[in-house]
Amino acid sequence: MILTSTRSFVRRHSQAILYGIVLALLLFLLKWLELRFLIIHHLIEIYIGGVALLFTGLGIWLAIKLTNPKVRTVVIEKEVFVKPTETFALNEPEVLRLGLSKRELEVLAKIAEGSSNQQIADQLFVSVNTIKTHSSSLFDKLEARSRIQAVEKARRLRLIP
Amino acid sequence: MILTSTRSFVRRHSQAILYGIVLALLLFLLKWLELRFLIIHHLIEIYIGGVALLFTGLGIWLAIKLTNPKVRTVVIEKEVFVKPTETFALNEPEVLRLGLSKRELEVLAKIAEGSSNQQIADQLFVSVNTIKTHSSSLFDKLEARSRIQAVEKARRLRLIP
DNA sequence: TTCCCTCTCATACTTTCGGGTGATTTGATG
DNA sequence: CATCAAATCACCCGAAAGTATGAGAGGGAA
Repeated sequence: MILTSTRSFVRRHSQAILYGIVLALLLFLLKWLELRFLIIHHLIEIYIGGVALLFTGLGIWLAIKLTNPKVRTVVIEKEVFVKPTETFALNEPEVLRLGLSKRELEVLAKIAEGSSNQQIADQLFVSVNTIKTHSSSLFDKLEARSRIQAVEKARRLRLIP
Repeated sequence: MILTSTRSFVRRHSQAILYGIVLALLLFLLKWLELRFLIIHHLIEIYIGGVALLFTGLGIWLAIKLTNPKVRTVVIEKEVFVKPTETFALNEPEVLRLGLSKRELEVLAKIAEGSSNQQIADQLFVSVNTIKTHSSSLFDKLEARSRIQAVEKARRLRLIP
């Protein structure tokens, strides 16, 4: 991983590295000239040259690190297909197969809407106990153990929208 | 042959060469200043610091100059075909808008499957009380008063398949 | 480090569900 | 008329769901 990233780094910044080498060579040239025409006992110049080189490299590295997030902008055009409003058709064969009564289907629909037994009772003008009876037989016929399971199954069987 | 390649090299890297020359000139300038004003030995640290600072800036400037033209904006156009067959994609903006957490989404999915709180607790290896807490906050955020209402709304908002 | 959010768990309480049993009425059907 | 399915209602009980409140652990951001 480190190897590949290093390799890609080299590839991406090959120019910068090349320029760095060029700079180093120039500095050596400078040093050589200095040694050639000036006095040798000033070792401090070599030191300063090294510092200059080092910090030039540091600056380059810093700049590259800091400007890295200039990532390419990737635009993805998406074609979204909106599902058309499905026309709900009651699966009557299934209703017959399961032996569901009209009232049970009504109650099932109300349950699917999220109504409580009490609310369903109020809406259908019957007592809660009646709704309980209907929902119980509903669960029996749908082999469900809860309202949610009943709604799940009913939805799969196209008994409700 | 060598001549033409050398010329093209110069043309292609004229900037780098220019920068190298500038660098060399700067070094000569420093040298000259040093000789001119006879920088005292106990100020050498300041001098080196200045050099470091200067060349760091130079490096940064160099790197920015060299790497800036390399920024490319790549535009990828993609056509995505969404089949009506059960391709569920989570409505993430809605998740963010409602502030639903990961765990809450998990619980929501389990609820939609028809699991009881106890079953969800067993499947997620937590206590029933935890599931109750999650589902409560879930109902708050979905403005639902029961599991069924929550599932209903979540289905409409494409939070669950 | 402090603060905030998430996840976790607990306790206590109320409401709703689901199961079981049994009963009455009504309408259709043979 | 007798019968049967459907619809209605009641009572009870345990389980599950939902509400309210508090609190601790851990991770990430300021």
